[in-house]
Amino acid sequence: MSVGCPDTIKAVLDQRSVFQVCSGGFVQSLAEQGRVMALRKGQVLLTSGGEASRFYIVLNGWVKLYRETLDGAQAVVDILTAGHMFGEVAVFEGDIYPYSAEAAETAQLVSLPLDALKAEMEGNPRLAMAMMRSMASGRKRQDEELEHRTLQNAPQRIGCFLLRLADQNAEGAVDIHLPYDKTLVASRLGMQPETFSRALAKLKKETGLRVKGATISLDSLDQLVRYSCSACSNEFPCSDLKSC
Amino acid sequence: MSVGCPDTIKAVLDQRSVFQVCSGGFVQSLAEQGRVMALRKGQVLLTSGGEASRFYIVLNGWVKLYRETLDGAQAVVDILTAGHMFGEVAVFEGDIYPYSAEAAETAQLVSLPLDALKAEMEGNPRLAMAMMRSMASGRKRQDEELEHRTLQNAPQRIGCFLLRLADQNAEGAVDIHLPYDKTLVASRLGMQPETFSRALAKLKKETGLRVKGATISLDSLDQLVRYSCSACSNEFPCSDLKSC
DNA sequence: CGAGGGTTTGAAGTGCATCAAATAGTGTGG
DNA sequence: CCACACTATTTGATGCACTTCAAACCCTCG
Repeated sequence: MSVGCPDTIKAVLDQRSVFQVCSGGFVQSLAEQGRVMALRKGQVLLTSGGEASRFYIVLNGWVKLYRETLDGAQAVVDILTAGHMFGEVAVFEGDIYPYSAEAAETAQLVSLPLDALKAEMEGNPRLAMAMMRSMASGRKRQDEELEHRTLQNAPQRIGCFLLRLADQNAEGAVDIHLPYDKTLVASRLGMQPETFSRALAKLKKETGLRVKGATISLDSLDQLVRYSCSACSNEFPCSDLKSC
Repeated sequence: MSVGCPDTIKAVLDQRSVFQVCSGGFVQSLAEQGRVMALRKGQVLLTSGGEASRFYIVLNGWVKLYRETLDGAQAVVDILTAGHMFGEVAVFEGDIYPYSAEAAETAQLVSLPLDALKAEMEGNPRLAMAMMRSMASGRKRQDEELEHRTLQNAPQRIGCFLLRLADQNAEGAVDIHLPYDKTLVASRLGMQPETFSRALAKLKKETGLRVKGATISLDSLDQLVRYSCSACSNEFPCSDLKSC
């Protein structure tokens, strides 16, 4: 289960925009150093402050990035699903991971060597620029997150989260599927599960959306936009959540 | 007032770690394209979403980076003092500034052309790597900020902020000077001025620190560490605030 | 069917925001 | 050097949002 087929791994790499600017040869050789691995739910993959030698791309399942205090309280940095990459920033942090990561649900990952990435970046300005674009958009996302925590209340944060999951150009009725369970969404949004539940109920009342398990239906995005976007600095058709 | 002496500007650039990896020739030519400018208190320099052509380094005074909703509520991203650089991330965001900036107090800045920076980055991997290190540490700082907002209460956030201003290796009594006025510190920490005042009063009671205007005196850092660092994922001697 | 996790609901408490007003501090012109 | 104006800061009173603890409910899966 620990060695994957290089062709499959290469296909995964080819989907990431940072590797689209690289030569096929480099991507191929990186893929050959890739390993597919499986994690059980709750399994810790890496620890904040730990030595870094590899970075990862999620194949399936959910991976939670978080930071944890001595007494066990944790702040969720992000929750990743298929296609997302993490751990690569350690290259710029003295090969130390700046966060911890664990499988929030059974997951499969590809692990790849950091030194190969670093060497290529040092020699390939196009990759370097692509990495910077990726980091800058991650940084911007964090700025937005901080803004949301400051300016939006719980129901608005949920509304904003839903809008970013939806096809924002859709006219008329829309269905939105939560990408992971409600407890995790709550932690991703920095609130307690109870608060999430109550806040979603409030959204239901205010905007007329309907909730059925992990599926949320809406007659149109307008109501949600009116409710959530007034407390956000972005114009409505805003960056979606998948683009990182 | 708008054209500065290139030698002075070069000296400013030489202090920034990202330019220390560049050739003297590049820094010199960048400095020659620099302009010194003065801002009155409250003057808006750049706007989130606006076209970007230049980036900036603060010479003196205070500059507030923030994001603002339609109804005027603002979330402070950062507050910058002498030596800090901003606006350069626009290079990776399609030449659009991701935040607004205004002078929180009369300030002088150097402005520099983004395209020169971009061209050099594309040709100079060492600069590219240095920029990435700088961005990564900025990103990490944001992660920490988000963690603090999630896990620390108001007095703890203040305590943490003070510790990062202090010389963390100091034994015995320490004096800490607030880098800008209390209202701004409050906004930087995501709280109201009233909350800041009350929280500081609570810190006084809990840790025995003394406040006199903008100066805070402490018999030793221990008490403050005990009070604040328990709710943070960093070990105590933690990254300081000046290093960005 | 029954166990266990996810989710909802209820009741009570806490922390921060808000509004209002007093006080301290700073710079100004007389 | 003082009085005034203006701003920064503190203090008080109240309300709301979110958390916490507890218990019920629901759903899935063995």
